[in-house]
Formats: sequence, C-alpha cells, structure tokens
Amino acid sequence: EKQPCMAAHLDKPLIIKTGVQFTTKVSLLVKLPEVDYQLKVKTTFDKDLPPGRVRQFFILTNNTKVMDIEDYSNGCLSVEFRHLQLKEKKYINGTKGNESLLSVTEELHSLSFEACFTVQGLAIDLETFSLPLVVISNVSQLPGGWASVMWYNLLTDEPRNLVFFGNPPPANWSQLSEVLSWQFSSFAGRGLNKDQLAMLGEKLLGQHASCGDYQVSWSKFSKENILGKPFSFWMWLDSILELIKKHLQPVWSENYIMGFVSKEMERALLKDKEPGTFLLRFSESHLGGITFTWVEHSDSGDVKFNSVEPYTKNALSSLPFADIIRDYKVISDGVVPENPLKFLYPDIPKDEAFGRLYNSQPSKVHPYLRCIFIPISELRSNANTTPCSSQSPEPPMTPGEFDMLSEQLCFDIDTMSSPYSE
Amino acid sequence: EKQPCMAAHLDKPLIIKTGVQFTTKVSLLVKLPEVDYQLKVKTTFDKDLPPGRVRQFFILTNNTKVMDIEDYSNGCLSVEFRHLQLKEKKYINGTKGNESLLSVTEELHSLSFEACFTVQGLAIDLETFSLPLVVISNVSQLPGGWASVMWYNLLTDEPRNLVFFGNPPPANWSQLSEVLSWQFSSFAGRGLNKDQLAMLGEKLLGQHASCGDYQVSWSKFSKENILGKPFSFWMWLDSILELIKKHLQPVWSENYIMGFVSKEMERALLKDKEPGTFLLRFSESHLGGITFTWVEHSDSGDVKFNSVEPYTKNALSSLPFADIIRDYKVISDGVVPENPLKFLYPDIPKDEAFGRLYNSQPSKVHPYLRCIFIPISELRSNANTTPCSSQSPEPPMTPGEFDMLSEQLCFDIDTMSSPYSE
DNA sequence: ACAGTTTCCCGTAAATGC
DNA sequence: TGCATTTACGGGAAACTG
Repeated sequence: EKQPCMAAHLDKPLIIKTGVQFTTKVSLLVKLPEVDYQLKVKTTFDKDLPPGRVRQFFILTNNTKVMDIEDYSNGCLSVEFRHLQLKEKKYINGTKGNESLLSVTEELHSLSFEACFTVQGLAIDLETFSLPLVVISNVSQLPGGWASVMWYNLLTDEPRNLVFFGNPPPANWSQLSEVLSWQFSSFAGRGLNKDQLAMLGEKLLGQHASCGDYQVSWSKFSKENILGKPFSFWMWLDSILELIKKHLQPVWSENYIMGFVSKEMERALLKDKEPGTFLLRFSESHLGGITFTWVEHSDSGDVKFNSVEPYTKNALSSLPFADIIRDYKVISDGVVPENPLKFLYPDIPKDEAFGRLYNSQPSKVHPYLRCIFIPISELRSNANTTPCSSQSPEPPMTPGEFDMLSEQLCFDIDTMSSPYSE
Repeated sequence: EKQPCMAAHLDKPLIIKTGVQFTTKVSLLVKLPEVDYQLKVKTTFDKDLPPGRVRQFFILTNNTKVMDIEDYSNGCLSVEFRHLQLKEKKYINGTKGNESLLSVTEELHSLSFEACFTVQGLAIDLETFSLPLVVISNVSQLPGGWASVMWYNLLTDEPRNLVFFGNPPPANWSQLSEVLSWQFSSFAGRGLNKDQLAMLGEKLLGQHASCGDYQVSWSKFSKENILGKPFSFWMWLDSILELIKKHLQPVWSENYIMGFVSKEMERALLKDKEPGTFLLRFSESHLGGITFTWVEHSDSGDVKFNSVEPYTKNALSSLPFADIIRDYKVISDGVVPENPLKFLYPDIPKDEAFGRLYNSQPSKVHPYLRCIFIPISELRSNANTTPCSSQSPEPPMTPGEFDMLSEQLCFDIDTMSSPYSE
C-alpha cells in the first residue's frame, strides 16, 4: 500500500554527527494531478527500529514540512528539510542501545519520509528511506564512519540493509583499490597510481597481493590493528588523506609525493641516483606523517640514506611543507649546514619542482627584523660525542664563508635604517 | 518581609557564557530550628528585570533544589546548583534586548535565590542575589566582560547596582594600577613593578601620569581605541596577560620580561650596555606579541639597536620562547649566522637566566634524523641588494668553520647507524 | 556596508559508561 | 582497570541583524 515513488537525498555524506545540523531533500518522482490541499511530508529517524540492539536517535527539531513546486521545469513537488539535528533516545529502563558486537560506526540507521494524500476518494500513502546512515558523536569517529560507508557502497546494492555489518562480506582487492584511489582523487585532487596501490595491497595482504586478486576482510581493512601498530589500515590511510587535504594539497596534486613506497623500494630507487636525490613518503609508523629520504655518498664511497623524522600536521601548520624542503639544513660535525635535498626523484631539480609552491611573505611589520623558522637536523658521524648540556656557555662565534642561508632567506627588507618607531 | 539571610556564591568568575555550564551555591546564614519538611530553594536569572532595556536570560535546566546540611561543623543548610546553563529569552514582538547604548559586556545581570518556609505558623520568605554578572555568548567577549567586573569591583561597594555602566565613575590611577598589578600576580604569577606601571600609566594618561594621581575614565580604559591602534588599552593589556598565561609563564614569573617599556626607555637602558645585551618587551602595535631588542656596535663604533618582529601565540606554540632565545640567529650578508643575544639586561649571561627553561626533548622516533625549527633573521647592510627570487638555483655550498649551530643543536642521537627500519 | 553579536562546529580534553 | 563513546567547551570563522 505504501508507494516507493519519492526519492530522498542528503547533501552531505552519509555520516551525521549528533547535535550538528544537516539537510535533506525529498522529491516526488511522479507528477500528481492538481491537489487542492497541501502535501505534508514527515521525516522520522530510526523509524520501526526495535529498541535494544542499537542506539536510537530522533530528530530534535520540527520534522514536518509542506511540499512545494520547486523546479518548474518538471513541475515536481519537493521539500527540503534544513537544520535537522539528531539526539540519542535514552531509555529509562536498563535497555541501553548498542548491545551488539558492532561498534557505533558499524551501526546503520536511516531516515524515513512519509506523506499521505487522498485523490478521488482514494487514500494513498507514500514512504521512502534514505540510504543507510552512520551516526557519530564526535568528529574523531568520522574515519570509522567513512570506512563503513565505503564498504557498504562497494559491496552491496541493497538500498537499506541495516544489518550489513553483522556479517560484512570481504572485498576483492581489485575493487577496493579502485575505491581507495577514488578517495584520493576526489578529496586530494589526484588518485593513486599502480605502484602506490601495489604498496598498499602488500601492506594489507602481505606478499599475496602481487600474485592474484585476493580478498580483504572488513576486519583487516578497518578494525584490526596493523601488526605491531596501534591503528588499523584505514585509520592510517585516512590520516594521510587528511594530512594531504590540509597541508599538502598542491604538492600532492602535482604528483611530487611518491608517498606510498616501502623502505626497501625507496632504497632501491634512490641507490643509483645522483647524491642529493630525495623522495617523499608517508610515515608507516605514525599517523599522518610525511618524511623525506635522500641519498648521498659517504667519504668511503658507500651509498648512504637519511630520513628526517616525519612531519605531522602540527609541524606543517607552523611551516608549510614546500618551505621545509626549500630551507631544510643538515649540520654534520661543525661543518656548514647545507641543504642535502637537490633533486626530486628521479632527477627534477628541487626548485624546478617546488619553486612555485614556496611562500616567502615579506614582513608586514616594518621596523622589525623578519624572523622565519628554519628546519634543521644534526648529523653526528661519531656517535659517542659528549652529550651537550643545554646550559653550556655559548662558544665563540666563528665567522666564515656562509652565503647559502642568506641566499635562502629572501624577503624584502628595504627599510632597515630605523629599527625604532613601531 | 523578604529576609537577606542567605549568601550566594559562584565558583567561577562573574562572567557566564551562554550554553556553558556553571555552578553556584547558597547557604543559610542563620541556624534554623528543626524543620520537619524540606527547604526548597529556587534560583532565577534576571528576575524582575523589565524587558526591553537589556538582553534577558533564563536558566535552561532544573532550577529548584532542596537544601541540605552540608557542613556539620556549623550545622547550616546549603545547596549547590550544578550544570546550570543560560539561554537568551527571545521576544516575539519587536522588543529586542539591548536597546541601550551599553555593549553586552556592560550589561549587568544577576541570579536570585528564593526560599520559603513556615515556622510556628509564621511564613518566612528568604531571598538573596548574586553580585552583578556579565553574560557573554563567545569567549571573544571575555576580556570585555572581565574589564567590567574589575571596574565594578574597584569603584563601588553596592552589592547589586545593575545600571552601574549607565554612568560609570572614573578610577584613580593609583587604585587602578594596583588592580592591574594584581591581575598579573594572580593570573601570571608575578605582579607589575613601579617602572612597568609607570609605562602603563603614561600610555593611558600621557605625560600627566608622572605628575599626580590622575583619573582614568571607563571609556579610556576599555572602550576607546588607543590613538592610531585598532584596540583599547585593556584589550591590549589583556592580550598580553593571555600570552603570558599560555606561553611565557615561567619566563614572566622569573622576572626576565621587562615587558612594559617604551621604546625610548629601552634605547636609553641598552645604550651603555655590553654589545649583545637584550631585553624583552611586549609589542605595542599588535595584540599579544613579544619581541626582543639587543644593542650592538657598528663598525664605525655607533650604537645600534635591533628588534625582531614580535612573536605571537601562533609562533610560540610551535617554538617555546626560551628556545627561540637560545637558538635565534642573524645572518648579515653572507656571514656566518650568529646569535646576537648574549646578556639579559642588565648583565645576566643568557644561559644563566634561561638555561633551566630550555627544552631540548630528544627524538622519540629513532631511525630518523631529528628536525627542529631554528628562528632566524636576515640583516642586509646594503638595502638595495637584488631581490632574490625564490626560484633561483641554489648556490654551491661553501664548507667552512661552523660549529656554533652544531653546538646549539643538542639532543641525543645515539643510533645513527641504520637510518632504515621504521 | 558594516560592526557588534551570536551561532556554528571542529578538534582536543575530560568525563562517562561498560 | 582499560577501552569505547560521549560530553564539554575554547577558539576561529561564518552567519546574523539591525
């Protein structure tokens, strides 16, 4: 009796945070004959869900609205609900939501829409549902929720299987890798290439990856921690996606970040390159970190590799990554600090790649000396140098040739004459 | 008929933000004869306030509680209201709150408490009020609110003059300066000395300050902008208080920040000191900034002063101030960068003063090179050097004597052998 | 257009529940 | 006790509103 001839649509992704407003829109898919009364639509959250198994939510604000002709081109009725907000139902008796084994981001919910009208004495009920929704209470649960949405979309066409995560099917790596790449292309402006995906596949599946289309379980993808690490595969990958979105967007879009390379591969790639050749990769040991590794030749002619401690969002928000690459210096034992980064793998001169991305804002506050932060590492060849106390008196300054830093520090200071008069 | 024999007390300062929980406690000041029923207290916000003149708020949550014997030592009844929350009353008709000339932080509100009981057939009503309260909707209004609370407390003993800011009296500088010093001693661990207060007085009153106890108007203190600046005196002072609280606490407590010195005075103080003598002062041109100025002698023997662009909370949260002082470098025209800061005014060797405050955390992530940020400025003696393009190819490295930076970079890197194996 | 004010909501920290 | 989840709220930014 209830007709599925309405379509629901949510503006934002299918993850809703309690207490945060969201918007949804329903349209009638059929053209009705003129109706002389207003067609009311009511939206309900978690309708018909038996209490106990999962958390239940309700819509705090007004949930009934009148349909209106919005788009005159097709003459269809539609209505947009704005400023909807979810709150959890609390049960007086002991029955608490989420008693299953599912985590909150595996619980699926849905919004329902109902309308009823009478035409020529015939009562017609209309009802439709949104796709499954994940409800979270804190943005820290967003990665988990997003994993669920991806898995659901990848592995089922059912419009409303709310118990999907009771027994979620595995995904073929070939399908999954496509979805992952798509995440990067849609959120970070560039997808993942074969080599990057191969590294991810190996991380997820071990050596199997190369020899066939293995299956990845939901658990392996987003629930179990990576061996020896305190986070799952997806948590790790998503932390990188976030880092790119916030701090590495242009560098990533330009394809300057190899990113997903094993350390063995990295070594193999850099081994035969010019000294000073470097590449950028994401940390595998920490969430949301990026590091660079460069190759150099020791005095004895051996190939040497160095990597810097990964930069995380905190570091990158005080110093943009391109500027770090431009200004990075290493001191080894009382030798002039030098920037060891010369060529982006395979052989692009550093400034050719990153030049456009450097930002050297000149000082706005004129009577003052501009001050910038320079990233710097110390490399000690003899490991057992006396540990240096931070209270040791400063050594006398040794003047000498040193124009490199001065060359790097390029901003206009044209009125240096009067350092007083704020 | 209503008896003022209850006392109200708020835990937190007298500024309440809408939507944020606060706590208040009321006690009965007299010992009652045994009562056989529970004594209920009701708390009301903005009771008896005629609508229209100012905004009005109400308590969202439960506002009635039963008194209880809490402290057996005196046997008095008291009750604590927790999780109270304020929300603005909205009027349907045009009457909008705050139609006066007062800003929201000048509006004074109050909490009332009422209780009623019958003893021996005699009905007794009790009522009391809190001190005036300021209601804000965003933490950005907190400085303004705090200014009001200070001014009220300084200039009146009335327990509840809600129209105080209709015509606020001026303060004597001698009283006000005491209050300001007290702000610093209670929130930042050290008050203001005579010289610092003299500078503030002059800022507020011009040269008058030195020759008598002039009066400061409320407007001058916190409403009018400082001449040529986009902020008032109190906004400026409070921004410094916040900076100290969050980033300079120990340095301030140890009295290493002169802070409030005019640039003229600063020059006069440093003029005759050893080259490399520096002092720390707060920016007068920008909110919440700190800078250092050092003295040096030019080749021709003239005294020269340099100041660095002020550091704000953003810079200081990526690099603690003591570390900035330790690591700060200046390059002048291709000469080795050197730290120009040698003696904290008047003559304390830098490391003697700041040594204990340096923090050189060793790297936690071992196979990597630790990377720290070094604050650095460039000083060009010839102003018309060709502007340096950030895309210019890197100059060849000039090795040379340079152990100073390496000396400064002190953390333990004891396993540098295998830079691979994350 | 604009300034004063409020609302929105991320992201961290703390509290809570199991 | 520890982990999962929710709540609290500062702080920046957008939205609102005369």
